[in-house]
Amino acid sequence: MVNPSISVDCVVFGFDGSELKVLLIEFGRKMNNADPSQLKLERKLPGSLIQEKEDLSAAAQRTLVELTGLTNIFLRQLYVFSDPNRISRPEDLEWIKNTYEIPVSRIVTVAYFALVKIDKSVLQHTVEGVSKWHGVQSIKQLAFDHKQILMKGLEVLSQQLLNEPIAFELLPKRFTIRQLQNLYEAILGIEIDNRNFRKKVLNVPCIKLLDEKEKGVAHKPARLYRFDKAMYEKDIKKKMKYNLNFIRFTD
Amino acid sequence: MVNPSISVDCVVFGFDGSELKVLLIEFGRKMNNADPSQLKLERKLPGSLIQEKEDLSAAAQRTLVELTGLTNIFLRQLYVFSDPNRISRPEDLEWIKNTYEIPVSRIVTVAYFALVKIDKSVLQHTVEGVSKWHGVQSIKQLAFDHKQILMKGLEVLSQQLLNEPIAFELLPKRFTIRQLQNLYEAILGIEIDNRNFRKKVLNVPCIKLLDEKEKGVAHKPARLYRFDKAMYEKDIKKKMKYNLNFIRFTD
DNA sequence: ACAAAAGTGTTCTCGGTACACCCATGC
DNA sequence: GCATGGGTGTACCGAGAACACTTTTGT
Repeated sequence: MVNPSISVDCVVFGFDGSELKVLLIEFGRKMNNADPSQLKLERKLPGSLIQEKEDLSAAAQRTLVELTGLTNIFLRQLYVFSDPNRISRPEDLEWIKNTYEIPVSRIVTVAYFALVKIDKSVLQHTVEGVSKWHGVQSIKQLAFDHKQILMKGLEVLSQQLLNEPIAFELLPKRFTIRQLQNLYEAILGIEIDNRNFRKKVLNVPCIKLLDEKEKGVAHKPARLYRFDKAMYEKDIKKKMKYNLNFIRFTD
Repeated sequence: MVNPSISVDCVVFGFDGSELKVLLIEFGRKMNNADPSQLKLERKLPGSLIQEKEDLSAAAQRTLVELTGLTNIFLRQLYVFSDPNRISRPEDLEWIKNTYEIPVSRIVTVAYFALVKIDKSVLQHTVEGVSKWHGVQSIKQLAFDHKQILMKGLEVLSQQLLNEPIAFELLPKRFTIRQLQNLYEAILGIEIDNRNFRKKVLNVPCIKLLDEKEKGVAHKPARLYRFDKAMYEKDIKKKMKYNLNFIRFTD
């Protein structure tokens, strides 16, 4: 029995202030071997086979460093896709064979999702490279089963956004309340009352008001805030406070 | 490069009315080759290498049918454990070699957790077999990195118990409010006010009062309820109701 | 009749919701 | 001075939390 190969694929999320973005790799696929110049352009999630003596998260990080130039990226396991036929279309098998140059019987992929602050350095990297940011709404299809992986990524992202302070991984270090609100609205697809949102956010101790304000905008400049992660992590341990709120499946 | 083998390991949870239980496999390990009669008794999570053309969840289900006799078990992915050295102690390598009788370079394991109603049929199966139920509190150590997997299982179980109606997977079809409360208290390690709990539970439309009552108890017999899963799943779609409750990392 | 667990109601408090106007800046 | 988004306060309502006694059965 031949063991399956294991790959990691990464759903890399970014937020540009108004829309949730995903980083995709573009690649050309030969339409037929007779005329190799005919390429069909396709998109896929960034990914890689894992190497010997390499952890899955190490493999994911390796993939992401190449793509974004960033180390210390927020990265979490998403799900494992293991359908024996998940890569079975002839053109997919062909591509795998050509790309990895080793015999591959079957690929089990562990999907990760990453949260990235889209700043100048990342933009430069991604503009220069083969990867490009795409608005999630505009993504119609992806190679292999990557659309399915993306959907899972969106599901888990929404879920975790509701329960953990991961929004800040997508925002600049210094951000405005409005940016934070836009992020929740865009990802969750909801509308939030701005006054209530402010009230709520300003009561969170680990969201700290800074001295600085926005600059160069044609309206009243917004105050900047930062998320005090260290404080959050210190506090969270004490506050294992449950309330009956927990039967959340109620409504 | 040799591909890693892929296994599934299952954290099988059950609830006996007062304590959270886990199903463990007991096995003897040779202390040394010179005297094979000396066995060291150890415990591990049930698991198996995946087979060709087999999905991970299929592999997990296959493992569980053998153990519990049940099909249609509640089963979810937990986490992937992929540290290249997760199985590196000489005795672990030895055991793997002897058990699987194929060369194994490295094992990446996908952990699943399962929720089981411990009823007569399951008890009979597990009593007869090599697996045994253990109270989670009493589990001191497990073979390989299985203790770590178990801890992850507990973490995810608690988490999901707070957000989804999975408690009912651990209870008999017909249950009392008190049983449900005990379950939450035992797994989450909290105390809940019985009156408030009842108020809350009775307001959940998909928890239905039955005509029957408990029998043969030396006190006022409790009413029995059932969880209407179909109703829950129908309703949940409409009710994608968000409130500002969502910034849950607040407190 | 007594032991043992089931079942029941009220008050308080806190946090979510709805809602409309003035403020600071760039042009 | 005007357009643009930033920032502020109040009243209502629903749900969680705290808390103690009566009811029904088996023995």
